[in-house]
Amino acid sequence: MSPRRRDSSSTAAARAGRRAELLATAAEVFASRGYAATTVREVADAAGMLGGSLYYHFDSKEAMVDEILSTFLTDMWAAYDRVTGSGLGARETFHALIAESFRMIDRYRPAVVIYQNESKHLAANPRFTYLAESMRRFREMWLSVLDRGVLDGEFRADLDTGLIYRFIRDTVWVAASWYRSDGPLSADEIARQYIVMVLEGITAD
Amino acid sequence: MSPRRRDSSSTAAARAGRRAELLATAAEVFASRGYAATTVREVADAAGMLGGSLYYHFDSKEAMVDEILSTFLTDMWAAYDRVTGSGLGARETFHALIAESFRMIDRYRPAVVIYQNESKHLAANPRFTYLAESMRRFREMWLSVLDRGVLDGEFRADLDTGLIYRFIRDTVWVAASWYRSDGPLSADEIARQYIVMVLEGITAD
Amino acid sequence: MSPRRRDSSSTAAARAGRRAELLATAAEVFASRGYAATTVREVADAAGMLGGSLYYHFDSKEAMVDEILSTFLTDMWAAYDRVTGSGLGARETFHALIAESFRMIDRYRPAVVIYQNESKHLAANPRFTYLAESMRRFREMWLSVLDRGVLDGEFRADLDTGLIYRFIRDTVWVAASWYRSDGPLSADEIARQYIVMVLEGITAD
Amino acid sequence: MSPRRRDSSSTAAARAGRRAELLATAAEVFASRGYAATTVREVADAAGMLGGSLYYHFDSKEAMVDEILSTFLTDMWAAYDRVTGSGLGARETFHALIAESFRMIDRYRPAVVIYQNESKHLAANPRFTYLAESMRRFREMWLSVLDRGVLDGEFRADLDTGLIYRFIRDTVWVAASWYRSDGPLSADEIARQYIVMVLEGITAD
DNA sequence: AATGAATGAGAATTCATTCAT
DNA sequence: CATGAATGAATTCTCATTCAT
Repeated sequence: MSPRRRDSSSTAAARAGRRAELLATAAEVFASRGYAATTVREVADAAGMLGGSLYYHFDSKEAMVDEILSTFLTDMWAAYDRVTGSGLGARETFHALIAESFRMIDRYRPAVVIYQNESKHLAANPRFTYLAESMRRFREMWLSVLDRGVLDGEFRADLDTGLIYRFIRDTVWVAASWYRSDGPLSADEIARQYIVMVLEGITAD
Repeated sequence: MSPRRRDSSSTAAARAGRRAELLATAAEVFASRGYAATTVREVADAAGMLGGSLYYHFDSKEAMVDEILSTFLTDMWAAYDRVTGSGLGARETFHALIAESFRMIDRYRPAVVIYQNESKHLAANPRFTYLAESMRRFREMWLSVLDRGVLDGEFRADLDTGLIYRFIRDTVWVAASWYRSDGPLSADEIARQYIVMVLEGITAD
Repeated sequence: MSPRRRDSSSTAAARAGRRAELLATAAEVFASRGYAATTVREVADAAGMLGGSLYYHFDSKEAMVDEILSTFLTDMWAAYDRVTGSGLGARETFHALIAESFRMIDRYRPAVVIYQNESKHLAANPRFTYLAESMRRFREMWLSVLDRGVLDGEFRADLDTGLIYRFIRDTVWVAASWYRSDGPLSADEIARQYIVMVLEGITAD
Repeated sequence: MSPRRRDSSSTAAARAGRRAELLATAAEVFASRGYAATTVREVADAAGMLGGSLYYHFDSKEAMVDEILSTFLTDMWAAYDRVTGSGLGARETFHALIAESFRMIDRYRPAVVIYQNESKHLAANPRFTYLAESMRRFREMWLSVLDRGVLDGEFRADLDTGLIYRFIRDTVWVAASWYRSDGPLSADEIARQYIVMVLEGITAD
């Protein structure tokens, strides 16, 4: 039961563990109530401590979202970079990126929800310039995949790639708002159907 | 108050006009900053008056979003009902509903943004039960269209209609967050390409 | 009884008056309890309002001291500049500067107390760089008077002017901590005796 | 450290030493930041430990200033009593008291700074009644010296002794705020010039 | 002796709302 | 209709203090 057993309670690992635990709790609350509407007290309640106690671990409410989002984005870009760096064709890259995205939703669901709901507002804050930067890279990455696909004749040329990009951008993360890892559909299955839908459409032959 | 004589109808009209004006301003601000994060003072600033003065026109901040959202939803359901009541086939109904939705975005952009970003949180409040009700109807409406389409052989049967429904629900309003009525693509053109994408996919033949 | 009678309550003058009133109250409290140890609530209590209400008038506790100190310093430097610009000899300048200083104590007693007790700590804050600047000017002004006096043979040459300067700097404002305008000694009489003491000493001939 | 047997006397001494060390650090920090504005954490940082650890050594933050001030005052009064009890004339007593004061500044600089800046506020606290008592004795001592000097014809009779007393009270400790034991002027030299200034003034013959 | 993690009271500040004018 | 001034509850954050290890 005791959450610290294996690694001695005084190690840096235990400390990082506690931090991660608290961030997971905070992410959950921010995701469900909205960042601005969530009070520090609510996060603390969820973590089983008093409001002020959180400040032993974090400098501010802002510092919490910051760490939640940057941890997620760092991991996400590592995954995306692995894909785009592996020399696949446009269609395969498309497949792989979507699959990675759903894997991210699986692993970082609350962070993804926060990312989706709050980035626009947070990005105004100098502390979160990396959000704008991440959006820029995301756009570049997808446009490059789409353009290459059109050039190679794999994707239709009669649609505005800018529009397709926006469509993908806006839809790739939305599953985070309803996905449950213990639901009837696995992340991989959702990804598969999503890919079919976007690539082939929902019309019967 | 005191010097309103004769033309009481045009006075009431002017009053309603002012109200609508203020709501439009408020919607704009709520949409761009987020409802919870927007202060009454910010709305008042944007309307060129002092914070307290808004309370001559509205009972509360909540009353403002309420009116913004219910006005939008009333109009939206009138349009949807017109479509679903006109005896079209599944594919045509799909077409018409999507087209209506993009017309709504064109007419009520800020309200749509607020609806999308805040309804989940607002719905907890008894005052906004109509939001949950609207979501329920929306689900029913789309599932009925999709199921009928699968039955009629117009839509693929190998995809989970629940998943398709969610996909549509989550994507139909997102254009509101970037759509500009003076942008390069008209609402109708965006709707057309969106329909193509969802029905036929982005793969070249 | 009503504090606003003569000037209509809606004028800018009345507004500035209220502001000045509140600052006078705040200065009194800061001076007697110490800035850091004073709570905003204490200031508000003394002003007969609730803590939050002060924020209608001022941005922050810091903004209050800021205005208190800068108002005082602006006036003080106007007076000092008048003296140093009037071409008096060293001894007369000395007289006049001391007299002005005691007049300042008479007019701005709480501000002077705050200035004396808190400037060193406040000066670290970028908002209060003008405090350091004021100290620098004060030093320059006095050293120039003292050096000139020594050169002219009016002041003794066997004392370190740097030390005399510090001595004056540290003593000129201290009367603020015990001075009462309704006490037995007037500001002018205190100034006179202070000047005698510093110029001639306390030894009998 | 852990197996401390036998030499319990040197252990107690070591303990007292550590205590004194910590108090010296605390005094330094209180003096430079102001008591109220200093956090326990800042003191602990300066001492190279964590905030909570200080509570092994001291009961409270208050207990720290208390010990700092009372240690200083005890020593100061021992020195003053030695002077006043040695049957000197008024002028010599004056000399000796001033010289002792500067020796105190040399030895207890941070404590003197705290004494000067904080006693008025601390004195309100029952724990620090000895501060008010010390001020009373100080006043009595100086007034007695000054009155005797006027009576003996050594000090001028045309100045208010109450004013002279205040002047001395307010000036005698101020050097503490800028004095550095490694500066160009020794404590004795500063005392000498101070005495000349106060006794003979700064006017050239 | 010292650490790490908390507590809990209270600080500054924010903000929806009220209301006399 | 709108202003200006206030209220009061809630919010973020701070900090002296405690205590098990």
